Amino acid sequence: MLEKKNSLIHFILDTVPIPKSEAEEIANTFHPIQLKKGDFLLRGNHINNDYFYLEKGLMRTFLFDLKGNEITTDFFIENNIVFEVTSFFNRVHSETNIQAITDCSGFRISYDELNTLFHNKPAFRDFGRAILVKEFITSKKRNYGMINRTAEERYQNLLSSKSQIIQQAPLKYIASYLGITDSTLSRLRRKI
Amino acid sequence: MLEKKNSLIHFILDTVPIPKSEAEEIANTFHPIQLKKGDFLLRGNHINNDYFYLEKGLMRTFLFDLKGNEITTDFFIENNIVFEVTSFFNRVHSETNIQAITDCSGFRISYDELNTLFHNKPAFRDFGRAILVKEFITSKKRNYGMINRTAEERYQNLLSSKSQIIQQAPLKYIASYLGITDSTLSRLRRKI
DNA sequence: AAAATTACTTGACAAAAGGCAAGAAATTAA
DNA sequence: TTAATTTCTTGCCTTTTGTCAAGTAATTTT
Repeated sequence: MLEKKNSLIHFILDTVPIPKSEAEEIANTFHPIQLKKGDFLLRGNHINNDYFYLEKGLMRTFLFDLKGNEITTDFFIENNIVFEVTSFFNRVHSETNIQAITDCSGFRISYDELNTLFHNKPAFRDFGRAILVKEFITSKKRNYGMINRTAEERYQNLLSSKSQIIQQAPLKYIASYLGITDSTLSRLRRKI
Repeated sequence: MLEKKNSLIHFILDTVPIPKSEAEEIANTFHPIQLKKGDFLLRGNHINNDYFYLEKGLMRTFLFDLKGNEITTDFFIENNIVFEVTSFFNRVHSETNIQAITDCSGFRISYDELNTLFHNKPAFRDFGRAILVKEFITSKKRNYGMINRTAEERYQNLLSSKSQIIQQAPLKYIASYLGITDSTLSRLRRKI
């Protein structure tokens, strides 16, 4: 049974300095999955049980604000780990949804599989920590990037870091992610 | 040499379900330190080598924006772990400063001590992960809380989550943390 | 292909927040 | 305790962004 997990193996090797054979063993624990545009990896009120390496495609996380509006809280591009940290690690029901913006493919493991790897593969501990640290840093950068910046600067910033999103996600996803209204984003685009 | 690390022991036990004896052994690896108001735990351009349990006092992290203004990026209240994740885990020079807002006391370990604990005390791995997850969640909540909310709502939110900060930190720290000008915060306070 | 739905744009006006500058109040240093 | 510095407040005016509503364009469904 030949599976093409090369992208995942490379991702692991780019994340932590371990022997290739180790990376291959870790990658082989992952299972391939596919998502169609609009499909959910996680629905609100469920427990996130997928630690998902996104090989191809775009995804987003979103939740509903007090008025019932969808707020996109994050975008993911290929070659990233996608999961909802609160629900996944604390085993609680998620407020957040994870949805495919385009058709997606990648590889997943469950919470139990992840913990088995933690016990059996010391190299995977470092990988897990590195991913957590990386995502945490990304979140902090987003905080900083949202404050003391105009809507236009925030848009330009997203454009340079995740241009695929700007090109392929509907305007309303982007607007709510940037914390502005659809109208404002539309006007902003005309200006540019 | 009797040291009062009860608060730290309780903090560990509140974070992960481990035997008390384990928590005590972990706590005993930590060293007591004191900071005077205004002292730095970490200065920009240095490598963060303190994983610090803040027992008493208030702290903040800040950096300089492109125009040279101080931007407060986070506040810490007592009974929290304080460190700069990027610099500490990736061993790189920090852009961020960590400073005491009031006199502070607590217990610290170095990066090497932390890794020794990781190797020798499996319970500490869970603790470390739990802290990382907790801080990550806090950061994500802050993201969500800053977007699609008026300055007043953001202020009220900080007031209810960290009222000590509102009472003891200078207005300009709070204003830059909320992403508003000193004037706007001053006017806002008058209104309330 | 027509109808229905969703996505995006635009205009007119309103609200929120910023810029700048002057002065008052509080804190720190001499 | 006086002087110096820092912190906070306030007025006036500008800029940014929001609200609401109408209309066009694009996509999806039937």
